[in-house]
Amino acid sequence: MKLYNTLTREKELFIPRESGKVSMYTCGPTVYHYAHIGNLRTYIMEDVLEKYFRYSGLDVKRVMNITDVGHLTSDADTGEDKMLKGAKREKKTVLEIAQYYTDAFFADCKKLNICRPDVVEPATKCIGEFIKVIKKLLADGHAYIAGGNVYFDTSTISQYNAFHNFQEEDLQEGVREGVEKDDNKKNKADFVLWFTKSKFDDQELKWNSPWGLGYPGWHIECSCISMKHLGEYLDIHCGGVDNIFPHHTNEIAQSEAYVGHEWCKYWFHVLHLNTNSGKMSKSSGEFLTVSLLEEKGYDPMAYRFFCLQSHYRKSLIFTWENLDNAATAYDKLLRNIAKLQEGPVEEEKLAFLQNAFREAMDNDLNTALGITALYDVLKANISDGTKLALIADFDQVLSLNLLSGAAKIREADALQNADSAWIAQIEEQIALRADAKKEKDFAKADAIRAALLEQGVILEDTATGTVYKLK
RNA sequence: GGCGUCAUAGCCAAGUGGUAAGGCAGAGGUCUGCAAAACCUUUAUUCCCCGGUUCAAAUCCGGGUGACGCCUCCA
Repeated sequence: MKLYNTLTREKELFIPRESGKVSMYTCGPTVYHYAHIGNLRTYIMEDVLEKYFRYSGLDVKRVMNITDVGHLTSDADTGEDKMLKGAKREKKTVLEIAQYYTDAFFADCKKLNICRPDVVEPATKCIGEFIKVIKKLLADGHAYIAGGNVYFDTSTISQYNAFHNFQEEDLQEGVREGVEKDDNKKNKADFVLWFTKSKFDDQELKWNSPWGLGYPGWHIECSCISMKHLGEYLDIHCGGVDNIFPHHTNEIAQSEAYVGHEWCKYWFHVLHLNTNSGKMSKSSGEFLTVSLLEEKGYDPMAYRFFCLQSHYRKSLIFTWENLDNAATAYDKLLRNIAKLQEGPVEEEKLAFLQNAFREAMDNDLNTALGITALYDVLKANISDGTKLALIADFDQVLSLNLLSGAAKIREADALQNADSAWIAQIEEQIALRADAKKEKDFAKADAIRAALLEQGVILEDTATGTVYKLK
């Protein structure tokens, strides 16, 4: 399979270090708030990638961190967070809040059929690993202590900017609001490995370390958690594009300084979901969560379909109109699948259509073309049983509930058909009763009315005829 | 200011040198007492612009333009 590698800026053949096995690491959520659907786009695409690896017969071990320390009580991030304020009012700890949003995150994932990685590791459970790695970096001269904090010294490695060609002097400091210049640093690009003093003065969680009571920097956690579970070599590292710099750049710097060789070969980055006015964020505009989509009557699967119709390396614009398009298309797709009858599978005809799907996915995870392969199955001149087998096959990767969704539609239709048969029956009885009344056979008429009442149908004779209502 | 990604119909998109897939929406039709659903037909002489290479360019090269992202704790 070919994948675009941010490190080389080319589509490359993906060849894991150990044949048949993939070690995969994905940057997890910072659990200070609910995830919005833009955050979840990344996790959906990573989920598809993981499932496609498995579909291709690779044995995947996937690890994800939970960032539950480092910036939880930053006022900028939580100023508008009512849940957090509420939690604090209720005297909950930061850890309890982290737990709450971790659970909320995985609940959203479940609704979107994003499977849970093999290992999910909160940063707060790995403090020992962080300290061990920082100690070695200090001992090897890759780190220094200044102003109470431990910094990584970017001048000690041969190539700091793994992803870019920019020069250190081109970096602008404090571009983003709330980010300030730190005079402790020897080089502009240096970053904190361990804090004992920072602007986050009200940090609740602190641990003892050789450098004093404090807490870890953000970048060290991903490197350590990855190495703890996947060893010194990593096949593929995933995340949102915004992480390329500084997060992933710093991860490479510290990890390779620590292990002394190349650490991770492939870097997979998912582009952002934007609104018409730009990047989706938690603080500006509508805060779009999976729950909000559900409240508005959308099936979360329609959002997954929306994402899969696009390519992970293209920024995607979210509008309600675009989501409506996807929701309609998804519903129509299920209706078409619902019409298929179970039956024998023409084994010899599977391969051709399967290949179309695999070629699409092999080509840098082209899910849009993968969905097209699905439509081609529906249109193909093959038996229904073969179609169903192919749909089940593709859905191992797409995870769009194609068969169970179609089954639900069939059930609903069956119910409706049953209803209309029942209504016909009621109307027939009403007609019989009218005849009986005409013939003054009131006993029969009353018997019919009583029988219908027992079924929950109330008859009312009006000047214009008999009407009925359900109890 | 630096670095990077992208640009194909109203929208989502495929395309990787051989003459513009597919989906949604729209239009017309069949069917229906009406409506809905369903089905059929239809929708880009051209791929942001200008040059170049080539028998042949959405695709390759050069130069513009625009959008988006990153530049120290955002997916």
